[in-house]
Amino acid sequence: MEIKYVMVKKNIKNNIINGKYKINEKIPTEAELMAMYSVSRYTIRRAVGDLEHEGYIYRVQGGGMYVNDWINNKVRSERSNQSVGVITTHIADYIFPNIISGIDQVISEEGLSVLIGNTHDEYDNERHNLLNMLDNDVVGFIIEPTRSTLENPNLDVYQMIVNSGKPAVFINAHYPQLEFPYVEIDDTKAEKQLVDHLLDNGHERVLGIFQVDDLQGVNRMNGFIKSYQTHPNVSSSGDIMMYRSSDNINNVLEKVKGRVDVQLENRPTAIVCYNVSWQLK
Amino acid sequence: MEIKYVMVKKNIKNNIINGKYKINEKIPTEAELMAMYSVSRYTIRRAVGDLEHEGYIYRVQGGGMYVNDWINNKVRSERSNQSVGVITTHIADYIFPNIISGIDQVISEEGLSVLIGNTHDEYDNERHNLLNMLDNDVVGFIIEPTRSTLENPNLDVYQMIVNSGKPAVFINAHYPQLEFPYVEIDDTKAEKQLVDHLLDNGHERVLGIFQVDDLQGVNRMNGFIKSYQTHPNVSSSGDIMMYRSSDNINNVLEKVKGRVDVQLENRPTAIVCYNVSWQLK
DNA sequence: TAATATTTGTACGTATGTATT
DNA sequence: AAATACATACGTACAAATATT
Repeated sequence: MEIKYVMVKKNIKNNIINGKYKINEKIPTEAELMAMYSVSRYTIRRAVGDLEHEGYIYRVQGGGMYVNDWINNKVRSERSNQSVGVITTHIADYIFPNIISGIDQVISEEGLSVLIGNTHDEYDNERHNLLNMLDNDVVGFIIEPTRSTLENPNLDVYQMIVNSGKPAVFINAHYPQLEFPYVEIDDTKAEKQLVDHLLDNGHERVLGIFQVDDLQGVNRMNGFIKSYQTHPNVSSSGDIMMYRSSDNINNVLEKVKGRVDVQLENRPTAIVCYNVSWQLK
Repeated sequence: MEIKYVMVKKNIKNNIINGKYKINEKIPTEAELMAMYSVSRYTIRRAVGDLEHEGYIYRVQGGGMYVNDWINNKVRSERSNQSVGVITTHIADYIFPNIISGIDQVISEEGLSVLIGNTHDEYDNERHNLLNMLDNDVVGFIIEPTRSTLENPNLDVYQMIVNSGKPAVFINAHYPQLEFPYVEIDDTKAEKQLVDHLLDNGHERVLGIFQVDDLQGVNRMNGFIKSYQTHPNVSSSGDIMMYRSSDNINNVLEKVKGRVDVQLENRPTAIVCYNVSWQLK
């Protein structure tokens, strides 16, 4: 859109939603905005006038313009938006369709809709999705955490959800700082059972490959280690390889090759991978 | 109140409430109002702008200003949904994740969200989803038609979408009664190429299995037939089996078995199926 | 407390763009 | 193709409320 007041409006709105302009804080004066965007006063007033109507700011003559409590400002949506926000990390993932299908089935039976968003495992996208869904007044959240091991920079937004009193459920992983309920696989136990099975059936040298910027990966690695701990006779034969999702795939594969192309008596007899997609490679 | 735009606004509003300006009737142009009230264009625009926000009038660029149905109109706030409705027949289908992923990518770049619904190929669900999305004020639709060959009982709802002026695009198939744009594969041509390939490579007896309550299925069957028509020397060797999605799967499989478990000289040398999910069975 | 500066509100004039008639 | 009508945009001026000196 090349319409100036729309662009100014979007920009200011983004600054509010992103928290750059915080609630009850003063935003720049008309004169300052005119300088910032190099537009006339008409354009600024048209933009902020819209934002006032939409409930994002309020204006005080002679005083200035301030960010409104746009989160809890329930002036809007007379009748039901009635949708549940679902945030996943990878929409096209191999497990995803089943999860979404199940969610959709239950939710549509209740007469609700599914508002979907994915993060591509990026914090910025997670933030954007969360704020957008808050803005759209979803009645609840189902969230697959983005980069669950690292310190999440979006905890302030999650605090907004807590404050809003809306229910949220985490799937596949959870942020320990947040007290929302979660549903997840016991990765440690499952991996231990898997490796136990291999070791109990005569394997000794098992190579484990784990993505470690993901809580699931770390837990599975722990299960791998636990299994070897409970098999003292082979406890030193296991081999672990770690990588991060940001690593170049070819480099990782090269490293794997290095572990496999060794003399026969040291070559692993089995490989356990982070997830199914690795089996193909 | 000596503020001009407030006085103009009150006056026009009174004329609407009193019935002097009737619903859907045209009110005077900006230039006429300027003359009537002896004020500048700013003052008139400020007044009618407010009245538009309050739901008393609507404006058409180049056309004029008209009295809105102010008695029973929902003054929906502009900060509403901003999402695109996506309706598919089978969420967990083998193609679905890629389509959704692509849609999500483009839509989220535009700052919109994806409101998702699936029909399980049932008209009732399609109807429910369409009405729900209309009610939730989505800005547009991407729809995979439900049971595209049969007469659709939800055309009245589709007519509501036409009337709403909201854009809609159909994918995979389309309803010929509706003039919305659509994106779909040329099933007939693709199937013909597939069967051509088989026949050109020496196959003669090919069994085609098609789901015929689906436009895709019918088109593919036509492609199958066309291919045999262009191979006159084997034109009578082809075999076609039809089924409907409502048929019991085991019965269908039993029928397939009946076609395959025959004496060698009549047994098909290749089978072309309605879609990928059949290859597994 | 009073004067002054700042900031938003109202108002006009003008010009150009865009959709409809 | 031309006229009409609404939309966007700039500049200017003064009023009214608030903040600062």
